[in-house]
Amino acid sequence: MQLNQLFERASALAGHRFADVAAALNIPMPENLRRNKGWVGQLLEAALGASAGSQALQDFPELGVELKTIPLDAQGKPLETTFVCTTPLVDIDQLTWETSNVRNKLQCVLWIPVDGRRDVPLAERRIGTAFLWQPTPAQDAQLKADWQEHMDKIALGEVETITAHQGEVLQLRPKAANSRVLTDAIGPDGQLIQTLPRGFYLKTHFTAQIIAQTFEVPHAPPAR
DNA sequence: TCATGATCATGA
DNA sequence: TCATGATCATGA
Repeated sequence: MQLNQLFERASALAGHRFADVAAALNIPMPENLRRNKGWVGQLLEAALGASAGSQALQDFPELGVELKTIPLDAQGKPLETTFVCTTPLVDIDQLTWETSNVRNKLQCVLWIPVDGRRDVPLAERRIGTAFLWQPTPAQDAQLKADWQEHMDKIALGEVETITAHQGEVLQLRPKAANSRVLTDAIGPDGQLIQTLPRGFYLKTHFTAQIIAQTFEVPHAPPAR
């Protein structure tokens, strides 16, 4: 598949109800997302033929494109942060921003805004207008700075001091089935410790900015 | 009210 | 367990 073909397919989904897309693909539709949090993302993956499955790859490796749904409220603002990838906590000494999973995933993103309003039945919510995004040099620099700061702390054995408040645009938060899940990490004295698995997430003000810059229309000349 | 920390489903 | 797909729900 070519990039323009993928983009055309994604564009053609705009305005369609989740229920109709699911029916066309024979995918069962839950009442709500409470026990199916990833359902909309998986629906769109199926609709567009994403291939990577559960591998740590972009959704369309041959195109270098990552697919991300983003739930919006009635004002068109993101309702949730955007998960990027799990955070490596051991064997990180050779990692750089340039070779990081975060940069790899965010190099080119096919964003698909979706109606995230909880007061609208899932079946009636609609898909929005897809768009392709690549970080501007300024955005790339922000992401890199946050990534470097988080990874420096992790390398120093300070992962457990990191909260979601840290990072201008990229935050670190738990990414696990529940708060008892444990994985290896570097401890304060350089020893191996057990800690909650973490993931990288884009803060909503960052994705809101991406959406604003994408859909902002040139203003009309002043009336006179 | 809203973001943080907690949580849910599934496949390999 | 760890990767994918994320949203829920409560404390601040």
